[in-house]
Amino acid sequence: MGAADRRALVLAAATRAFAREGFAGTTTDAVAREAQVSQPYVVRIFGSKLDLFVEVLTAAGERIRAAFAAELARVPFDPEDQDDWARIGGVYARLLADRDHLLVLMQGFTASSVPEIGRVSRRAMALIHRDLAATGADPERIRAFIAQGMLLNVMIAIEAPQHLGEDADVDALSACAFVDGLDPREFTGT
Amino acid sequence: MGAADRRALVLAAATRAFAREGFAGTTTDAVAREAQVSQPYVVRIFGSKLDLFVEVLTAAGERIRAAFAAELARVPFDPEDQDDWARIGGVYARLLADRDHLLVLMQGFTASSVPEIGRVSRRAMALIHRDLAATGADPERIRAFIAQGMLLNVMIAIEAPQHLGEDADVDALSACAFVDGLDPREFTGT
DNA sequence: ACCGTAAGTAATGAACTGATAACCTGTCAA
DNA sequence: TTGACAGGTTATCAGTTCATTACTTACGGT
Repeated sequence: MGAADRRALVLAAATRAFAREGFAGTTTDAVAREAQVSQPYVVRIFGSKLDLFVEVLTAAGERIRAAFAAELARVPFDPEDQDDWARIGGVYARLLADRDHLLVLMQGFTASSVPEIGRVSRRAMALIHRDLAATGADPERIRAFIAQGMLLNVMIAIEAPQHLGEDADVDALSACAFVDGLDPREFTGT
Repeated sequence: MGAADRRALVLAAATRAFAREGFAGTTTDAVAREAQVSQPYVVRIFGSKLDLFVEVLTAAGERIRAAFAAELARVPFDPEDQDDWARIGGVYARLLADRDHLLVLMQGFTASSVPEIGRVSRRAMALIHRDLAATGADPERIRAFIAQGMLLNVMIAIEAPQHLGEDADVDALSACAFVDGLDPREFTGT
């Protein structure tokens, strides 16, 4: 296997590991085991754990942004059209389905006291917002859309879909948060 | 000083430390230094770092819930009245001003792969939602309100207010996210 | 004066973690 | 054949971190 392929494999493994345990909570050894390579090799490829996390976070942000951008570009987007907003919401639903990128973004947010991570987190959110704003849509509409996305991120992070039926109050919250035809059971991330 | 007072002091110090660096990223020694006690004493009071975090997280969740509950109880809340919703939004603004409890909540979310932490995170969100739902308000309205709260949490976490003027795209996002008369400059948390 | 207890600290250790250094191994061109 | 290089691994280490144990100190009651 070429070094580039192996690098991509380790990056994918790191995404899964960081999504679960966060920057501080993930060891380079955990990433190595997930990727089935040795721990020193992980460090060697990316320089340091921080460098690796920054790369994972940047890629996650870019992937999410690109998913929106692709849908916005696919057919003309009419900010006044309710159906068009539903389309974009559908993009988010599909992103939720492979939760890792969104969870990595969340992990980036809460690790933002590390300056380098904070910078990347802010940039990622800013770029997503910029693409939406470029449609000329009502800022209030954009705000509500992003806010709903952040709520869904939180619901995924706290593993609400995996714990349905355990607590009536959590179920009620889930019913409230997963709207627009979203079924929380689709996001158990087995 | 009595043990109870010292305990409260350490709890407050732990709240600050965990808010910044999260569960995995905060050492018991960092908490001890923040509280100006010895590291073993922190462990002795709370049993373990996890027990300490759970207590901090529980207290943060309860404090946020209580803040809403107090305002909801203060005068009759009319779910149809725009001004009443603005009042509750004002509660959130005041919570944002001392960011630590909200940040601890966020840290709880992203540390939810630890079962004990996940349980407390879900419970905290569920209780906040329950109190809002008990007003009989439109679920859609409640969802939008909580979602906006999560967005603001994220904006605080990524330190957007502290980095105004550095990146036009981040500024645009801040302008979009901080609405209803909120001034991001109030939340720099100096 | 003296003892018991509450409220701590100092000393220490075992395990973990990120990073470095040194080494191995298959492949391919000359 | 051999040399060189890409693509890894094993061995190792210095620093950190949670937790335990043993010790100290202040103080109120008798």
